Amino acid sequence: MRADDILSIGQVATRTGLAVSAIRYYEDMGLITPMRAPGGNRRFRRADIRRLSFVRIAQGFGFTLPRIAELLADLPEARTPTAKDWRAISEGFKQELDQKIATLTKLRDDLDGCIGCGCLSLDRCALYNRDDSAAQKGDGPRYLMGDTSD
Amino acid sequence: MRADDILSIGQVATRTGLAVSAIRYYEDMGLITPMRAPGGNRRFRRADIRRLSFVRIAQGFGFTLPRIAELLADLPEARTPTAKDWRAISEGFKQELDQKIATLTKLRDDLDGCIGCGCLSLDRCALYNRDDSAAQKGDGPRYLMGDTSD
DNA sequence: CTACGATCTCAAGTTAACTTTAGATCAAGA
DNA sequence: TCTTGATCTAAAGTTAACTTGAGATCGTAG
Repeated sequence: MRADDILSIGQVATRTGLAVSAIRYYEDMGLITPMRAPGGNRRFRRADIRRLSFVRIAQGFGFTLPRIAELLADLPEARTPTAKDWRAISEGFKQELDQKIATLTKLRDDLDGCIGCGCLSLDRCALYNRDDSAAQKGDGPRYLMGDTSD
Repeated sequence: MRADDILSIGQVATRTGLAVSAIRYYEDMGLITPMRAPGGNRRFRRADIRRLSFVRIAQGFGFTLPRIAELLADLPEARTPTAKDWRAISEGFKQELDQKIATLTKLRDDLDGCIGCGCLSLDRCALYNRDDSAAQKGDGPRYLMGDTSD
């Protein structure tokens, strides 16, 4: 029971913390493709559980199921993934992660700065009150894209 | 038009990249409380725009509107925020950010390791295949809580 | 073999976060 | 004043991501 533990949906639910209904839903969405027992019951391999864990993590950071499906699509279910497979899935994903990490870190550090600087004013706070040049630059989200006005 | 530019909802939509309907919805949810012109039209101060930007950022990292409302509730709308106000909003939020940064960084670094290590196999990959001790530990999500099995 | 809990499928219901629609009012230029 | 685009409110509709419910089958301890 080490190299080939194959689990039922209930066991997978217990181990991943996901609801049974959610696991079925993920299958419907194409995120996993568990095997079936002769009677029709789902049988989950380790790979399925790993994919489910990945889903949970990615979802926690705002990735949609379709996007996660795209990411997972690069990982083969049948054959053993090659280095190229890994590169494919990680290339874009890693960039997104880097971007998110950068934004989060900046947000956190800005908060730190705000608390430490003693400005005591949102109007004068470095986090919110850079220059207002973006006011003339048209529309669209800006903070997340590098510009920090507002 | 610097210290007191007060904007209409359309202008705010343009500047923040949010839909007009979304801005009204955020008001319904209590995230902002814009002033009103004599005729009834909403008038947005800079503080409102800052709050909206904060909403966008936090939302991008999976925070729900009720949670964001909680965070924003600590920031006074009327008076100028004090250092204590800042500390209140940042205390818990910063911890959540730190947690998220840590998880994301770990995920990214694990991916890096996977690509670099040449193991070429999900089954042997450090990211997914730590020890399986958690299998006996009961239920609940684990990766995001420190345990990294599966 | 017989329970009986675990699973199955399929359809309908739920929740969060918005958007759309309808009909009325506001606001600024000609 | 008239017109025309921007805003207003209130209510209904939409989408993603699930959950719940109904009724049938699986699978394993007795």
